[in-house]
Amino acid sequence: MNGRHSGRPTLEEVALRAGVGRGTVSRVINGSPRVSDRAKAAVEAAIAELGYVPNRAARALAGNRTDAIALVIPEPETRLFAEPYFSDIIRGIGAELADTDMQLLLTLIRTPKERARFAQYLAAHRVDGVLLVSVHEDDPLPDLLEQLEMPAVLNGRRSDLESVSYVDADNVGGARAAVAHLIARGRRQVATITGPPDMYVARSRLDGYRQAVEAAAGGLDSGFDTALVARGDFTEEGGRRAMRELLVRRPGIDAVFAASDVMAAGARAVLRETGRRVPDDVALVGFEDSAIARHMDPALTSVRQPTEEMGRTMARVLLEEIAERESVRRHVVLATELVQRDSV
Amino acid sequence: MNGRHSGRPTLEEVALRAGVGRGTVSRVINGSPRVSDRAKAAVEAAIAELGYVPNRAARALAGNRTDAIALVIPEPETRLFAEPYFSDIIRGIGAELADTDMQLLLTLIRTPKERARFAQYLAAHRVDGVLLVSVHEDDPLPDLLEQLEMPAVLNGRRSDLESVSYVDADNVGGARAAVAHLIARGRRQVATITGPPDMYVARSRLDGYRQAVEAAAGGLDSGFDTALVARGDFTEEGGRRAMRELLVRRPGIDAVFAASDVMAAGARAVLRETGRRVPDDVALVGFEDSAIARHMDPALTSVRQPTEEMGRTMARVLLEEIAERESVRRHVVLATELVQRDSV
DNA sequence: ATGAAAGCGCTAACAC
DNA sequence: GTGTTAGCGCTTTCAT
Repeated sequence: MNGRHSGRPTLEEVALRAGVGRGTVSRVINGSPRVSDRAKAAVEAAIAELGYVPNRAARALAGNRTDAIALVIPEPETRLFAEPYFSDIIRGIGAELADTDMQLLLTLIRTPKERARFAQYLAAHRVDGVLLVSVHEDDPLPDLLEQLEMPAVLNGRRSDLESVSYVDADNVGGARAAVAHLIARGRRQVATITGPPDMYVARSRLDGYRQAVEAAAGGLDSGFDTALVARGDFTEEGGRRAMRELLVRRPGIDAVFAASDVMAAGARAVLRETGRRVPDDVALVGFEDSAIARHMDPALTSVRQPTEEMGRTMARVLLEEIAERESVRRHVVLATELVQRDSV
Repeated sequence: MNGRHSGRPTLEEVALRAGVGRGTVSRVINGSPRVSDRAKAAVEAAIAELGYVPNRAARALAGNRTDAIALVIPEPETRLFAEPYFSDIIRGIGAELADTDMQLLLTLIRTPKERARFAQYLAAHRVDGVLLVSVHEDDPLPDLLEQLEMPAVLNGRRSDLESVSYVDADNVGGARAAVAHLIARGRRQVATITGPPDMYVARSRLDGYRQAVEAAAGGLDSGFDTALVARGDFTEEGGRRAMRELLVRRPGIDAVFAASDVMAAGARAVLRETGRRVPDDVALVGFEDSAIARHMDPALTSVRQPTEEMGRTMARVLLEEIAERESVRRHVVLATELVQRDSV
C-alpha cells in the first residue's frame, strides 16, 4: 500500500460503484456487445459520476497496443518541402484523428543515428502505425516497416511498384493538364524544368509533360524534344540554372512547366532578368508544393495539390490498416487541380 | 500463461542473463548510483546482447509518468501564424528533444469540445508537460495547466503579469529598432499598423513603435500621433484596410512599420495601387512572423524572430520544469534581429 | 452475460 | 549494493 494513487478514479472504482465486476466495465468501455443493457447503463452512469478516464499506460501495457501513431519527418526535407505542405498535412491528419483517441507523435529524423533509434522504437512497438512523408527512393525505413509488419502509409511512393501503402497526388495528370493548358493557349515551344530523376515524383511530372506534348500533335513546333527538358533539383537556384540552360538551348521558348513552384520562382527571376515578360512572352506554370506561387505572384497559374486531403487520407488509410490485422496494402491517388490565375 | 508475449526481451530476461535481480537492472537503466560497477557491466552486456528496449507503457504505468510532452496548437491559429513559424518551432523543439527520450505529441485543438477532451488528457496525466503556442488572452488552458500543476511553457505571454512560464521574442525591442531604423534613414512621418489590441504581442510592438517615436525628438514631423496608428488584425486584408485608412488620414506618410509581415504585404499592395513606390516613396518594415517578406520581396527589411531558438528554449525550459518537482516559473525573452535587406 | 483471476513489464519500497 | 515483492490499471481468458 503506497501513496502512489493519482487521485483519479480507476476502473475498479467504477466497477464498485456500478455494482459490477471489473471485466464488465472493461467490456462497456471497449464497446463489447456481450453486456446487458442494464449493466451497461449502470457502468455508464458510474463513469459519468466519477469522471472516469481510462489510464492509457495501463491499457497499452495490458492490451499490447499504444493508441498512438507516429508521423515521421526526415529533417532535411522540412525546409525543402515548403512549409504549407507540412502544416497542411498535419492539419489533415489532425482532422482525421480528432474523433479517434489515437495520439499523434511527431518524430523528426535528422541523422542515421536517430533513424536507428527510431527503428528501436518501432521494434519495441511503441506506436501502432507510422505515417511517412517525403520518402526517398533509398530510404530504408519503408522496408523496415514492412519487415516489422508495422502498418504504415507513405505520402508519395518510391516507385511504380511501391509495396507499402501510399497516398499520392496525381502528378502525371497534373503535369499533363498544366502543359495541355499552355498548348491550348497557343504556346508552341513548351519547355519543362524537372526534379531529380531519382525521385518518382519528378519522373511522374515529366511523364505528364511528355504525354501532353505527344498528344498535342501539330499544336507545337516540335514533338517531345530533350532540348526542352532541363533538370532542376526542386530548389529555386536549381530552377534558375535550368532556365538559363533552356534559354541557351532554345531561345524561342514561350512557355515553361516547372515541376515545383519553387523552381518556377527561380525560372521567373531569370526570365525577367533576360528581359522576357512573364507571362506574356513566356508563360509559366508550376506544381504548387508550397504557397510561394501564390505569394510571389497571386496571378500565376499553378497545379494545386490537395495537401490537407492527403493528410486526412493517409491517416484514414493507416487507421484502417491498424484496425484489420491483415496487412492489405492500399494505394490512393488524389486528383490535382489546375488553378488558373492568369489569362495567359 | 497466455501467448501475448511480444517476442521482445523483458527486464526480467535481462536480469536472468546478467545473473542479477530485476531491481538491479532497473537501477542500471535509470542510472542509479547505487550499483556496483561489476553488476552494471554485466547488465549492460546483457542488454546489448539481447537488444533490450524498455517497454514504455510498463514504465509509464509503474512510474506514473509518460516521458511525453504535448505541443498544443489552437487550430485557427495555424493559418494565421504563417507557416514557417510553425515548422521552425517544431524544428527547435525536435532538436532539443533529440537527446532525450521524451516524445512529442502534437495536439491540434479546433473546438471547445476538443479543448475539453484535452483537459481530460491532462487530468489523466497522459503527458509530463505541455508546450503552448499562440495563446490568446482569454485562453482557459494556461490557467487549467496551473491548477493541475502541470509543467507548461507558453510561446508568448498573455500579459505583463504572465504567471505561467513563457518564452517570447523581444517584441518591444524589435519594433523600436525597426522604427528607429526608419527614422535614422530620414523618414519623417512614420506610421504603424498594429495587431488586435487584445493581443499582448500587438500591444508590445505598438509600445516599441511609440518608444522609438518618442525618443526621436525633432527627427520627426510630429510626436506620437494616433492618426499615424491604424489597427490591423494580422491578416493581409487587415493590412490593406489599415493602409488605406492611413493614407486618408495622413497622405504624406513616408514610412510604415507593420506589426506583421503579412500585414506589410497588404500595405505594400495598397501603396503600389495608389502609385507610391516602395520603398522609395514609402519605406516599409514588418515584423517577420512568416517568410512572406522574404519571398514577396527579398529586398525588404524586416524584424526577424528567432523562431527555431524559441522552440528549443521552450523545450529546454519545460524539461527543466519537469525535472525539478517544484514549479519555478521561468520567463525568457529572446532578442530579435533587424534584417536590413534594402537601402531605404 | 458476468465475476474472478492471471498477467502485461516495469518501478520503488523494503529487507538484508 | 542487491534481491524480493507489491503494486501501477487495464485486458482477457476462464469459469460459471
